[in-house]
Amino acid sequence: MDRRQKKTREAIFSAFISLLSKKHFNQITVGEIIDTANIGRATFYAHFETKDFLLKELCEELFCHIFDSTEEGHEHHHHIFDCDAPASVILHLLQHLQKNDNNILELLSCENNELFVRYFKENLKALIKYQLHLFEDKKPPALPENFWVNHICTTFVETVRWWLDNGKKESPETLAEYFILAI
Amino acid sequence: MDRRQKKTREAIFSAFISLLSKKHFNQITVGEIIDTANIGRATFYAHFETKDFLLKELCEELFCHIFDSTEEGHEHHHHIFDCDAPASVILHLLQHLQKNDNNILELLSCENNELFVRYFKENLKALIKYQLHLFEDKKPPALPENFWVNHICTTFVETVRWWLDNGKKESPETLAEYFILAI
DNA sequence: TAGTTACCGAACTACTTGTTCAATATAATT
DNA sequence: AATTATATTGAACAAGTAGTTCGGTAACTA
Repeated sequence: MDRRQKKTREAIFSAFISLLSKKHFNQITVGEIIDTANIGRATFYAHFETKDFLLKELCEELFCHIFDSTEEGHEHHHHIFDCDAPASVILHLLQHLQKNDNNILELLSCENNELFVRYFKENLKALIKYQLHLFEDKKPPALPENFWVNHICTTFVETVRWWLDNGKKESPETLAEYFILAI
Repeated sequence: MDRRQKKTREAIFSAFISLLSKKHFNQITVGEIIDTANIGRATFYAHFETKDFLLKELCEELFCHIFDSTEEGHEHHHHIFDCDAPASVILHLLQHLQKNDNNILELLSCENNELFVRYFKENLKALIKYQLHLFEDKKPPALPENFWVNHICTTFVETVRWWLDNGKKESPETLAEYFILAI
């Protein structure tokens, strides 16, 4: 990709993330993004059809990054954790979130768009399905599998939200424990 | 309240609900609400400051209705249920939701505003806190209470969402059972 | 160096929001 | 029934935003 394109694209993402951490998605105008990113109006529209597409592509990039590195990290770090414990994957994910690359945490907070949470859940669901055997011993037999997968994902996301809303006081280890106790 | 005001207010709510069931909150314009409700532009703004306030008041009205009647219903119908079982209150709530007054279910679906879900959760949280003793035997002692309350609320809301997304096939009784098994 | 591609920014159309106001219709009061 | 108060109406308005167009400039590529 052309260096100019990459530069512009990153400037837009960066401006957008910065604005998202300050105000709600709906209240952000294209004009603000343009000013913050220091680019021309036509340039923005050359990159993204609308503000919604910008959000969509941002989500894809961020989640691709965090979930890819979770997969990968799991391969590399599995000597630290017990691979048969559900806490392993979860803890890894929480540690990633704590690093808070690209302010992903702010984006997940309830002040921001539910679209973001939806993307997160979709990615998480794929991961959980893949690792479902780790949670098997916790599953009440009467529950349908897709209910169960949905419940695990949802509980994870809401655990993170609770953590954020309460000032991120707990360590990833404590949080992972809460999560495991809850499901 | 003046008969004309009431009529207008209800026409607006009705139009708004109808539109919400078709498209996302953000994509609904005041103009559409006006046209659907068959009222004058100035009239709309005489009733609601903005579209956001309209949503807020709609939420308040709907949830006030459903949660009040849950409290009340619980008093009247407690001869049917075992009052010490968590399923009692939950089942009652689910039965109310199934009646789907005012299309409350569509409004809770993920296509629609997260603000709506937030309102729902707030009301639910108050109810759960009040009935917390019903869930005491399920609570892992290590979990903080506010985490626990949040988890119960969230699980309820997401159970309903799962039900909606999967075509509302299960009876309220089955769903209540899933809920109890999950938490 | 020549040719391609991206960026710029001003100007423009179209749409939405929220306000104002004078005319009209409906409800409440006596 | 007549009077007074209040709600509704719809058109017109200003302000803001979205998304497009286009001629000119800067940066990359072969």
